Amino acid sequence: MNIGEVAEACGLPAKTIRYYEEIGLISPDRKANGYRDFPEAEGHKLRFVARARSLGFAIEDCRALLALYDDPHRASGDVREIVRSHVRGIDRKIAELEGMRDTLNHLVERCQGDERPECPILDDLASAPGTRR
Amino acid sequence: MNIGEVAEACGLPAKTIRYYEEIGLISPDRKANGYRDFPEAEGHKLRFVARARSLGFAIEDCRALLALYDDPHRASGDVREIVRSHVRGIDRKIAELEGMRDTLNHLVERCQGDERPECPILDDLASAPGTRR
DNA sequence: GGTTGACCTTCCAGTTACTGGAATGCGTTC
DNA sequence: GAACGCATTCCAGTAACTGGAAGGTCAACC
Repeated sequence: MNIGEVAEACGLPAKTIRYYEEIGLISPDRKANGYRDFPEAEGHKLRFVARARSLGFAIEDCRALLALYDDPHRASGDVREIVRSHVRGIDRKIAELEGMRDTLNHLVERCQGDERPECPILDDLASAPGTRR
Repeated sequence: MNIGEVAEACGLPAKTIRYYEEIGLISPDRKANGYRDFPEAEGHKLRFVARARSLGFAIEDCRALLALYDDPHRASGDVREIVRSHVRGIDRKIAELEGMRDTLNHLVERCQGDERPECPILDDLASAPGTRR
């Protein structure tokens, strides 16, 4: 399989696949003409990584998950721990974003948003910490 | 004020403040010995930026907000629109993260997480799109 | 006057995960 | 043999810093 076909099959841009090879995530064969040649197994790995990335895993997590995927003696507990730790990170991020959103919505509510320069949003941004309501 | 003092005052690392100068967000004076010298106004700007960054605004948003802050003829509607657009971005991100989290939690629930290799999480990652439950 | 230590300077490189673009080569078809 | 699509490599850029090296400045102490 050429890179274009495998890209189509796994939904990743060819550029990304080349990048994954560069960082050692996959290792396709090479044809005589220098083109990459993807056997079934590499296509599967790419789909695996694409799915993991879409669930927010970092590349290094993907590497670890791929290694476990390839290891018939793995312990499923190791997989679950990686996932749980990732979920904790996601939860932290959500909480952080919700905090921002709530603060911002509160400020937006108090701003007239017209042609006049008076603006509680700017006042808040300019205010010293500890003086905010 | 030296960079160390202003860093202490606004809660940003000195490195970050130098970076902000490099990208033209602030322009402190210079003393005869080459040290940066921060007047009141620059200290305020730094606090403003620090606060805006902590609310998730991108540097370019900060630049736009600073310009509005400095403009006595601004329309508060312009400020509000920047903020609203930012909130929409945050909402999108939260929704995306919640989708990931829900999928991952569902997978974690089904994984025994013991010494055995069988793992529904890896099975899902390896499965073709459209074949997932 | 010399030395220490804290603080300052610039510059270069690395981070994450790609993405865009240039220059060039291969494969098939008309 | 020219055109066209796909492939290759390499270089640079993105966002917002962060770490580190090499060196200058300042105030205090002996």
